[in-house]
Amino acid sequence: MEERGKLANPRRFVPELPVQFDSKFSVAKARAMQRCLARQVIREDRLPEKIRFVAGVDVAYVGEISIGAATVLDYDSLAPVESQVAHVETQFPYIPTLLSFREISPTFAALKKLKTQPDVFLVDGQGIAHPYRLGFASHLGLLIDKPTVGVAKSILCGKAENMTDKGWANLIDNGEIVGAAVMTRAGRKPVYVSVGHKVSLERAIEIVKNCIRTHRIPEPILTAHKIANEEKRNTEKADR
DNA sequence: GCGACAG
DNA sequence: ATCTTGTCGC
Repeated sequence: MEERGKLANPRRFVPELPVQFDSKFSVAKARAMQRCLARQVIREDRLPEKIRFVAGVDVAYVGEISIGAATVLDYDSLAPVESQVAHVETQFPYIPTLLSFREISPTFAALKKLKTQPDVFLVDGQGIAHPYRLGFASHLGLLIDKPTVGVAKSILCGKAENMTDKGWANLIDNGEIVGAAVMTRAGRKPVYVSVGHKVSLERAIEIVKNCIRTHRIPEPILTAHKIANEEKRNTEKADR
């Protein structure tokens, strides 16, 4: 039987922090929660025309600890503005399609520490380019009620069409455009961009391109990744 | 039943 | 994601 514990009420309209991966956990309820939350995702622009601050988030792991990192950059100059990290006990394993349940808690903890209010958040992972249309970026967007963009290094579901001269191609899943493969650096593997929440795919692509500096990965996520790993090293050092 | 499968 | 050194290429 798959009906144990209370994961989340599928009719509830407010997204919750992830459940514990213990005896109360049920994949069936996690799925129900994803389907319900997916309906609340807004795939249109609900962000200022002029973006001032863009954030990047990432998570690193040290033993049983998850380290969430959040960085804020100036949108035009990509200059660093602020960074925060947070330690949280890892309470969920990595399960394909359920990534958000593992990373949303440490990420949220780091975001709560920010003094700056970002206009949009770039997330390492899929937005709606997910089998249930609720990747980590979308789940996080609903939780914080802010515009989020999913930027993944590889595909979870769907197939990318042929790259056009515009530097990007639609990512199709079940006949639906769920995202785009974007060539952020010539000759390199594309990045997979998808709507997280409160942003259109077109604007999401524009934002990701604006944030490219020297790497294939947009600067906010790259910076968050460095901050998370820096904190990871410090934690390992202090841990012995 | 057999793969595929974000980080 | 994480475990890990040097090494090939622009």
